[in-house]
Amino acid sequence: MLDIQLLRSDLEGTVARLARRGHRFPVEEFSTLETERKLLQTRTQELQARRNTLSRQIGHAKGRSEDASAIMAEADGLGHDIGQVESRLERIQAELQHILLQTPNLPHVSVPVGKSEADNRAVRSWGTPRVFEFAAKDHVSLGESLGLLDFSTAAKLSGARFSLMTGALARLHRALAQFMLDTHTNEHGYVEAYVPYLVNAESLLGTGQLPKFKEDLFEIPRRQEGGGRGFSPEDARSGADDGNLYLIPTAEVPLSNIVRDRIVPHESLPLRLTAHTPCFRSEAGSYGRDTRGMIRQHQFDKVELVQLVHPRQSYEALEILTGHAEKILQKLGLPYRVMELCTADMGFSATKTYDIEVWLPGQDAYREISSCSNCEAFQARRMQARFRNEKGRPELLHTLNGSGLAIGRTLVAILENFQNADGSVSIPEALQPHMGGMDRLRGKA
RNA sequence: GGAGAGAUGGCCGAGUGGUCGAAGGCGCUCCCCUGCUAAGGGAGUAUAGGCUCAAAAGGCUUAUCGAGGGUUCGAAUCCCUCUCUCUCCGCCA
Repeated sequence: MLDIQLLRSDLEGTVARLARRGHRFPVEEFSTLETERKLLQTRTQELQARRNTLSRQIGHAKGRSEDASAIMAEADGLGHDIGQVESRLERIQAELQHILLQTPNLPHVSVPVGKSEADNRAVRSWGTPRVFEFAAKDHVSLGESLGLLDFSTAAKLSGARFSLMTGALARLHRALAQFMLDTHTNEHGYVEAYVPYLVNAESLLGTGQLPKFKEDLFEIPRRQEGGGRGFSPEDARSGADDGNLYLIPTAEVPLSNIVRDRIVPHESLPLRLTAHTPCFRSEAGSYGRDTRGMIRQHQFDKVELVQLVHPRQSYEALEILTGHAEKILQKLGLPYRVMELCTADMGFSATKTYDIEVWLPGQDAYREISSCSNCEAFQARRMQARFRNEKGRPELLHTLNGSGLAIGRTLVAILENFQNADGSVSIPEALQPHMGGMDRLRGKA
């Protein structure tokens, strides 16, 4: 969420910055609401102040057993007015809040302005894509011919966009998670966390997935239809949280929300947290894309990196965090490049994002395997996540998150990059200790 | 799932309709005193807003005692709903 003060003090400039990322801010509506808000709020507070004064007088008078009926009569009349003005103010503020919640973060000045992902800027690359002396297969045919990857059975169990791995491949998947967690905790200073996979609406609001991206989430109804109490019309009307839970689309949600509604001492910063979790995405609106294979699934595992830092340090932290994700690919020996996303391609909450794209021989392309973002105070403001600064004042934290890495896609990259002419797949040395010394995936036969 | 108890400031804890943003204690900060240490004395110590101000400072003001609603001139206090915590029973990985 943007600081509303920014919109009040520099509406034009802020709107222009939002336009850089293709967001059209409802200027007219906002200005009208804001004018009205100011009027109503002042009026409300005047009336409330008057009521407080009168009530206090009544109290004093009664304490001295004097007659207070005249004062009470005036106060009685006030009540009605206050109720009216208050409810109008509430409505206006809810509308302002609605606009604010739909407004994305401001891109950092260094971010290239663009219209699509084609305008992303390559920052650096590492490793050289391997030249195959045979026809390279993609991970689907590799995995299926090894007999370790089975999409049709997954479809039977659950439907499209799920996968089933067995045997050494399932183990490799587990090994990757262990390897990534070990690296981040032992070498990069992260604290490992085990987090809930179901979170409430408030948490999703905090990190920015709600209210705008509800259709991308899997929602778990909490109350039974029929037998239970069911949704009352009042719930719907109040717009209140219905208590439903959502499957996490990323561990960023539970990890970042750890500091929601908290004020942490500045000495404890930066906080570095990591977790291995499954992630669930309904991928509404991506129907035609990546239908083959494990690239885009409703369920995938990921090791997530989250940092909560002093505002002064967030851009430095973004570079470091991105480096932590890169380190995994380097250890595995997977070629990649780092892209700086342009304004059009960045996520809702980010001011600046680096995508790490791994080389996939099966697609003859670099594909996203990690996305590392600085959100500055955007999420922190929604979460009321603060620290006590050097002057002893509470101040909003800056939040960062990045994949370190998406496990399914890393698995795909390993299959495709380390395949051999005979259809077997070599296991990167770094993973072998986690695989009981196994150095190659072979077919069952 | 059943029965009961509870949720107050950084912490402990008082407060059952008014003068309460909230006693008291602990902690913390500053000052005084004491040649060190200990003890003692004094002052201060929530958060988010609004208006004012060129800005800072300041001033005025509102809201917040788990959350939401209600009663009332007035709610931490009374009523309703919800959430969470604890205890006991049942069930269970």
